[in-house]
Amino acid sequence: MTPNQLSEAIVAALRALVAAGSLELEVPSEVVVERPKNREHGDWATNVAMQLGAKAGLKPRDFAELLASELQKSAGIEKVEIAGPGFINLFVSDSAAGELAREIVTAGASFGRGVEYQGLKINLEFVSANPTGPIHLGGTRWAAVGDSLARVFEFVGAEVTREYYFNDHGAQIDRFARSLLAAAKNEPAPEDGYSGAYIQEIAARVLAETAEEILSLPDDQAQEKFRAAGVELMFQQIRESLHEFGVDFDVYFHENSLYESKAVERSIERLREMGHIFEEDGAIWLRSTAFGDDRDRVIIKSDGDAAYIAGDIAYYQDKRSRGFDRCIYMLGADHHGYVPRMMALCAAFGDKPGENMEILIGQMVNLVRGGEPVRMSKRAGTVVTMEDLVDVVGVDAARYALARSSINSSLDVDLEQLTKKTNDNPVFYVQYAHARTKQVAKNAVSLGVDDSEFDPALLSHEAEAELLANLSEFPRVVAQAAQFREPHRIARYIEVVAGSYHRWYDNCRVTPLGGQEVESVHRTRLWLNNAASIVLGNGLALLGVSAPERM
RNA sequence: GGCUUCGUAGCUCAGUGGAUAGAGCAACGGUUUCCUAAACCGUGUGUCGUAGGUUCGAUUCCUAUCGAGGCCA
Repeated sequence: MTPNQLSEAIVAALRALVAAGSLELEVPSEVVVERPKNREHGDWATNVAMQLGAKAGLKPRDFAELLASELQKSAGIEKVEIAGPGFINLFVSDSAAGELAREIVTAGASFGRGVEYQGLKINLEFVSANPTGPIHLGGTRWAAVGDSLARVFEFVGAEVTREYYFNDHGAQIDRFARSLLAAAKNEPAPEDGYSGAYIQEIAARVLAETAEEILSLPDDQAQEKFRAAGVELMFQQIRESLHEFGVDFDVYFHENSLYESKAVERSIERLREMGHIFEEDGAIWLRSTAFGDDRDRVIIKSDGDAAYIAGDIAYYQDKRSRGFDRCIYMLGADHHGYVPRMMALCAAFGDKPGENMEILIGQMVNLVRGGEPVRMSKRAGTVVTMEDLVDVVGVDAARYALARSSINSSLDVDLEQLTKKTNDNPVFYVQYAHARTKQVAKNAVSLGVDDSEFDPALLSHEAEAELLANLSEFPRVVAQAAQFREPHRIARYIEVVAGSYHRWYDNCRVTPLGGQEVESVHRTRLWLNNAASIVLGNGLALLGVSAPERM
């Protein structure tokens, strides 16, 4: 019995009451079924009587009485109680609750899958860090969260393209190229340029891997060589880091290609036809105020250079032309101010902001040392890259730590703490629970406990009821994680499952004690053990974290 | 000044229009002849930043305000 099934049973009971004429009501398609905090309040509880009582012209408790007597007839519901202002507390029979273990094992890796986003084509753009340096902690957070979100979307039926936008056009790239040139010539970095060991390395590699004597060229030509080769090397390094982090993008999109293909001109032309472009002071503008922006935006400056938004316009149009229903952008809080103009350009194309284009803003990652915030600065050598983090804590712990908090909160990362007390990390708690399920199953086989028998009524221990109830929530948690774009819900959920599994393990043996015979209860428990294994494994997979067989 | 995120236990953070608000860490104590002790059990702390409002019911929604971070001017 899952909460969804109970919700269906309640809806069916309401329909029956309406059909019988004892209730006048528009029956909703689903109702809230929750696990009460206090177990005396039943295995599950619903607040429908308080939600719908007034609509049906009844006092909540009277409504509850009526519904309760109808629910008594449902199979699997053992007892119905009415409490407080009109809560309906449901008690489920052990066999109906235990049946879930078989459902989960049968579904296997598919357990928890949904169809909510069936047929939806989603373009999920995340990280998109400039190729002027390695990926920092902030970008690493988006890599972990974004990839997990993509997995969640896929799990509920969506077709997801993971996309990375390389800003390889514009002033920042010019500064990067000048910095490489300066490094190659052993000159100090330009005032507004980039420094750091990676600049030296890349400059050295460009020199080593290029046949020509770049440094004997005039500066502007040499700088162009460094730009082309340096950006390419930076691309490679970023892709490699991401790959080692377990994140592989389907599309690495180069901003520069939008200019080379004249896509920028074409999209401006398109907007001009739609009447949203004007010229003033020698510049080309988008009339974004017509779509809720607080001022109009320059697309092409009076000197002929494109403003940053020019690429965004062409890029969005490109994504839509590739057939994506939803283009989701994950941006850092420092880009918050761009949201209105992005939404305006979406609307200018005649699309629906918030639907065809959706922007998720995530808060920053702070570096903390010994409880004190450390400002990340290249000069002070306190920049932490994705590679640094992985070196210190490993991919699993890094991804888990970054993906288990809401992106609405800024996140403090304390490297010393992560180094020193690796066991504090909840990822080990969850992984350990998973490894335990595997070892228990292995031992069961060698001791003659098999899955030839399944009698759900035997799963009657308190710890089994708790574990089953938690397992039953997985599909709903996945659906919510997708709906709210919050993959951290998966992490918090599997921590709860791991806890209830550990408690169950302590109380209920799958293999009999030495000398005792294998009984039905042992075989049945093997099903529950394997069900827990599946839910933990599926949850970890959605986070992109490995589910070890042993630890 | 405008926009925005956050404010919950000593620390790091979950959560929710419902019944007695949670977890991990940290502190103290306990559990192992037998499936993984990276586990389990027990002990305690909260004006859910503050003030109003909506509601049968608000920590959750709305408004104002204070504080912290971010972007913009």
